[in-house]
Amino acid sequence: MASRAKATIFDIAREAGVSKSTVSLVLQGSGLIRPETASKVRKAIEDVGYVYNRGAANLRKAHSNVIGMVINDLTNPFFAELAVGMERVFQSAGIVPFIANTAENPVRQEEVLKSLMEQGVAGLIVSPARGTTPGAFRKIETAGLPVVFAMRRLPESRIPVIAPDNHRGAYLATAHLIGKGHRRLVFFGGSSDLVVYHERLGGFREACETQGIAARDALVVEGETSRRGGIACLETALAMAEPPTAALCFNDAVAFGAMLALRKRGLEPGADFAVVGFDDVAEAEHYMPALTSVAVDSAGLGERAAHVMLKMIQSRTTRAEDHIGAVNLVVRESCGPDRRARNRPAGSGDAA
Amino acid sequence: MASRAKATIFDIAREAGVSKSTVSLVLQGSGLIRPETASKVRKAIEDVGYVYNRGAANLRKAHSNVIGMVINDLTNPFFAELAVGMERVFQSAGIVPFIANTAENPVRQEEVLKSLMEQGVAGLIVSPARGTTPGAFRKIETAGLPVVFAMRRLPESRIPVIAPDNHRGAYLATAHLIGKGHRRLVFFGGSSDLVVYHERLGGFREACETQGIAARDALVVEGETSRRGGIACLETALAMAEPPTAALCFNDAVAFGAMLALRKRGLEPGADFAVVGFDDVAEAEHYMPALTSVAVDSAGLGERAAHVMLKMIQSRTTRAEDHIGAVNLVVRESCGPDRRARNRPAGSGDAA
DNA sequence: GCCTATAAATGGAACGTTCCAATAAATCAA
DNA sequence: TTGATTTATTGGAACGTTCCATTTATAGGC
Repeated sequence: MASRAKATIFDIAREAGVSKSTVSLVLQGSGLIRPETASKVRKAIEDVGYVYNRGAANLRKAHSNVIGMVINDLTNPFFAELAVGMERVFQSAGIVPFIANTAENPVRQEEVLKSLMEQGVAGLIVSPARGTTPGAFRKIETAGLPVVFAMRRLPESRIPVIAPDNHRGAYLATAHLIGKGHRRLVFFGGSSDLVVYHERLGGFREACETQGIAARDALVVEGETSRRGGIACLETALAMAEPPTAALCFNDAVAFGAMLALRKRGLEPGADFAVVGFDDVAEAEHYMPALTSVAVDSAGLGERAAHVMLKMIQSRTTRAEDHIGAVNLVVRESCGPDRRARNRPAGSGDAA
Repeated sequence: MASRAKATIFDIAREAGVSKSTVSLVLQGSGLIRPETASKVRKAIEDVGYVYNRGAANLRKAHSNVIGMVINDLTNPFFAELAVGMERVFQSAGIVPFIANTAENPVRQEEVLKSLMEQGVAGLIVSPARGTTPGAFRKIETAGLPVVFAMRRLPESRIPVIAPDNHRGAYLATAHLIGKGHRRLVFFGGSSDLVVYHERLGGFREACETQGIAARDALVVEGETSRRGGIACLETALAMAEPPTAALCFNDAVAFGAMLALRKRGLEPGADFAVVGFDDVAEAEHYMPALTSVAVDSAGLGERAAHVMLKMIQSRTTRAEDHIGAVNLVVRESCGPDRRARNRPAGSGDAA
């Protein structure tokens, strides 16, 4: 049974009493083979314990059936969701995606990309690591391999992007905060080496401007995009001479951190200080208090990215249109009205 | 620059004025080539935009340098951690692991396994999907491919396993609960198609027995291993005629669910009902109240699994010893003493 | 200057497939 | 029957590498 040297189509051919070509045809499900012959061959395949050698096949075939998905942080459920969405559509297309994690490390990313190319992937879906250099994808592009970016984009690049409408999401969230009566706001977390940061911050600023918040009341505190970063952001914000009353956070992790820090100071998130997150990870709904957040439907974006990739491969092109996914503010309990604003209506009419 | 047909070692050879064999040697970093020749070749490699074809190489070479990691649920940070741990050691060994997700689906798992084998991986690390049939790995075994199971094992299988000491973890946690004065306990979540379930439940039962808890006071409520499952478990437990006062949960997700459900009923986790989790995911520490949980060091287990795999490949064997990882109960705030027990010392002895 | 030893480079076969062109067998029209 | 057509099957070349056995160039010993 377990013959030491692995079986090839020649072994199958001998076993079934046909030629290697016939075996190959059966393997590919060709209709040219007489059914009885085909089943004879299939039996032989079982008997010899054959495993198909895709490497050898790709030597002759134009395209492989594997696609690489390069994810910047697999431990972040947000990106894991993205991967799962992509998988769903590839699976139904008979393609097996291989996932590789770069752990937000450009050097690692380079290795991973190289390895995937050597493996002969048909295409690449990438959520680029922070700090990716502009030239990182040049080689891949000149090789004519289809690539799409998901979630994140590179500053200047012609590679198609599938991403949420960060600007609008931040705008919506900020407008909601302002609508609740907050007049001194802060943007928490992230740093300017990330395009997403600029997009979200842009939405925040535009909302402030549009809704009559002075620029000096639209604060920014950069920081890590993690729980820890959120804690730090909140500390520095509350240490200000004139602290803000509400925060839009770069992502949910930062928001969780900020809420944690509030609790530690004896303040109640929502009542004493409003916080809204971004991404709407599964945890947001279950937090105490439940976090108001901008839902981006990462699994949906993953599916979209996969579809775009499939189409690119099929039409053997390396170009495609960007796709900006709709976002959706889901309001929960983490941002009550500004305390001071709430007191006012009871008193006298004041500027809205 | 971007020549349409992809470059091969022959193109490099022509460009550099050497033979294909020389190019091959340079590619492999052989010391047999004169340094000047080597650098001439390396320049040519750059110039023609060459990408190595690993499939072709594997046709001749004995072993490939890719390892497959098959994960049952990537969106569970617990398993994602496992993957990250493995990656860490493979990276330093110059091996690129490809991750594939089975989404807890045995059929999907079969496809993934097949694809990985066809790709010619050197080995497989698998956290098997729930409901995996005993024969699912037979083909792989007869092919002589090294496999190790991580986190989970199959009922009867000779494949080496790297997993935490579930029995002991559950024992420790249960003993802690009993030490806090609880006399009627429940095990929440999981179901008997999972070996891990039996291990953890076994630890729970042994602790109860050893510490003088009658069997009828060691309850079990099966359920989904998710937040939702935890909610359901708590509901049924509290609906009992004589409800328990403390729960050991199958994993942290179940514990979060249970705590959520407690809150919803106006009960305070920790004070009114003790809950301890299992796995100690990152979130546990930050929950309100912080969750007491059994830490299993999944990243560490991932590293261990990777090391075992590396050794198996190196010594071309398909056998290795199991490795049971140490566990560690980390006590936080989610399990105070039994209320009634707390009252006793002050007042008088009453029925527990 | 010749022979030998060492270093550097090379040609050819092999790896396991696919695909094309060719053959063999079966069917049909006349 | 014979040739034409269709249906099944097959051999051979090619894909891009590695590796072995050779060849060629360089150096060393006398």
